[in-house]
Amino acid sequence: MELRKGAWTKEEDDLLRNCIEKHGEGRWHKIPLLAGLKRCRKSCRMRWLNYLKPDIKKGNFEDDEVDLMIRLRKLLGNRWSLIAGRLPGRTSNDVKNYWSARRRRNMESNIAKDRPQQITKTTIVRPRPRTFTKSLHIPNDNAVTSKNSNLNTSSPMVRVNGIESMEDLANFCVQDMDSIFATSLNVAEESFDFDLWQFLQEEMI
DNA sequence: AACTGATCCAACCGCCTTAAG
DNA sequence: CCTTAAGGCGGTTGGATCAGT
Repeated sequence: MELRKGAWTKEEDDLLRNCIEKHGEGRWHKIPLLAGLKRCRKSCRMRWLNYLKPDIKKGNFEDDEVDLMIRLRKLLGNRWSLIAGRLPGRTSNDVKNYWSARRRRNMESNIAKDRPQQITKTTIVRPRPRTFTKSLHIPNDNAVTSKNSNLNTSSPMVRVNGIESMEDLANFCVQDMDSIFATSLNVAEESFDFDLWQFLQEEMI
């Protein structure tokens, strides 16, 4: 059977929505058949998760969402789905698109200002350091912030009271992000991330 | 009004992980 | 173990829309 590609029609959306309401989310390999759609399972899943799902939040990112996104991105790297999981109603595609757009804009503005690597230090009010448990150990190899760190396999784990995985850490950080940034994670400060803080500050003025 | 470049974002693609047989 | 199918993810693309001239 020839699979359809490209933009989804309203009819296709309705078929998919009805099918998922009837049969539930998941089992994506069966959805095209059940819904009568000439789409592949991935396309159906993507359409549902990024567009049709009822709790999806549309519109511009609010300041606090951007703030949290920046912090989580710094912590987790390009783990868009994890980051999106901490932003209610936002999808990984939203987060990824937002980040790409901002990064592009930021890089271009730097080029335009003829200061490729030169960063003007700006006073930024960061979360205040607080006392952190002595058992905190974060490896010094940047594994936590590395783009390529694989959370499910052999990456060194962060050990903080009861935190066994990066997922736990991400949850923890939302509650106590201050502490994390006050300790070791800022050792890998990158100029790129610094620019984003600058961007955020400018945005809020 | 027409054109053009910039931006947005939905969608595709390829790869990785996991589970089942 | 190995293979295969399915789910999931991140990177990228390209069409639609917007903004500026």
